[in-house]
Amino acid sequence: MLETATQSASFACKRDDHEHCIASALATAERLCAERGVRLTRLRRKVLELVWSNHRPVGAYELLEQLKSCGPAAPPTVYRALDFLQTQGLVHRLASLNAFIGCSHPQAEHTAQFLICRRCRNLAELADDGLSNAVAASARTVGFQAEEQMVEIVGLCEPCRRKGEG
Amino acid sequence: MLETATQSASFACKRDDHEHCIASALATAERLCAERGVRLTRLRRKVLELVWSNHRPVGAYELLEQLKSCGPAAPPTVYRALDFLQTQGLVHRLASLNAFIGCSHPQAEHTAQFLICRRCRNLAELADDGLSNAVAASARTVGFQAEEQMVEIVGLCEPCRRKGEG
DNA sequence: CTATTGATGTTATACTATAACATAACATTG
DNA sequence: CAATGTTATGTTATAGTATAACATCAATAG
Repeated sequence: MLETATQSASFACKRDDHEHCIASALATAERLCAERGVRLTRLRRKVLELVWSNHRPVGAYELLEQLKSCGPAAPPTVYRALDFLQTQGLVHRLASLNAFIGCSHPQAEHTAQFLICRRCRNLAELADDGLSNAVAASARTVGFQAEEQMVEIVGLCEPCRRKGEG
Repeated sequence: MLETATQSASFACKRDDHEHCIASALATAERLCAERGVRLTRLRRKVLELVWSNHRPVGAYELLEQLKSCGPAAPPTVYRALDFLQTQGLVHRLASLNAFIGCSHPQAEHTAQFLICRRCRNLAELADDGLSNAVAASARTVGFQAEEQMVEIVGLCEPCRRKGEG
């Protein structure tokens, strides 16, 4: 049943790995942008770094506050950088949270489903193509041609489930 | 494959049926609220009527403008009514649109998936339990216990697909 | 170099939602 | 019916999210 599910993102990342995980994301981003001939400017890189540093869904205005320590910044500054990063598949926007998260596997085109823990507020990103196909198939039963999917799931991650409902 | 899918809402509703469709939704709401011992006040009923009258995802401030023709109204007026209606399962909120839509089958607890046509802006609501179970199962493969699901699908409804990409 | 394009700075504003407190309507019970 | 508690609504203010519009700066191509 849905064996193609792949977990990634914060539920799996230990605190210890965090610096590495940011560095790795930035390196991948550099590489992908170079390959694509688009410019990962200092500003865009900084915003991506901040997104990863927070390591949970983070609002645009939170990023803005953090950006201000590096120079002048207004809302369009951060929104424009986020737009670029989304277009390049380097960050995702979470509609139900009005927040942004670094993409865990930006190297490939993929569908994404988001698991949002209501207790620790962390998030994991799935790339379950089987599920994505099931969504598209369900739409097709009523003649609807699916193009984009937003699948955001709220609940309890495993660690929080063990700790109980607290 | 996902034979339990049931279509409803606007893709199926002809213009001619529209008055009937509003009246029917209001009657059902009256009945359900009576059964549950909660109060479908005039204001709440009016907001529900407006939601159904628009017959597509509609923003809170659009509703507010329409409400003002019936008396004084400020944002909390409409948001409170919408909160009540959501709690009673009479309307759904669409996170990706910041908009609201009347629930097509409020009589039963159900999961919902939304099909949003990017061309005609209409919406259909699915209640595909098979899909909902697949979503929960996918989450479970990584130890995540799903509690709420947001599934919003953008694409082309059948009529618009026939008409071409226009 | 300079023309063009793309990126950023800057100001203002639109859109979405809620906090906080006052008042009114309704329900209960003595 | 009056007193009381509860729920709903009115009202003002403000928080939070996002974009429009235009100016300026930086990078690249010709």
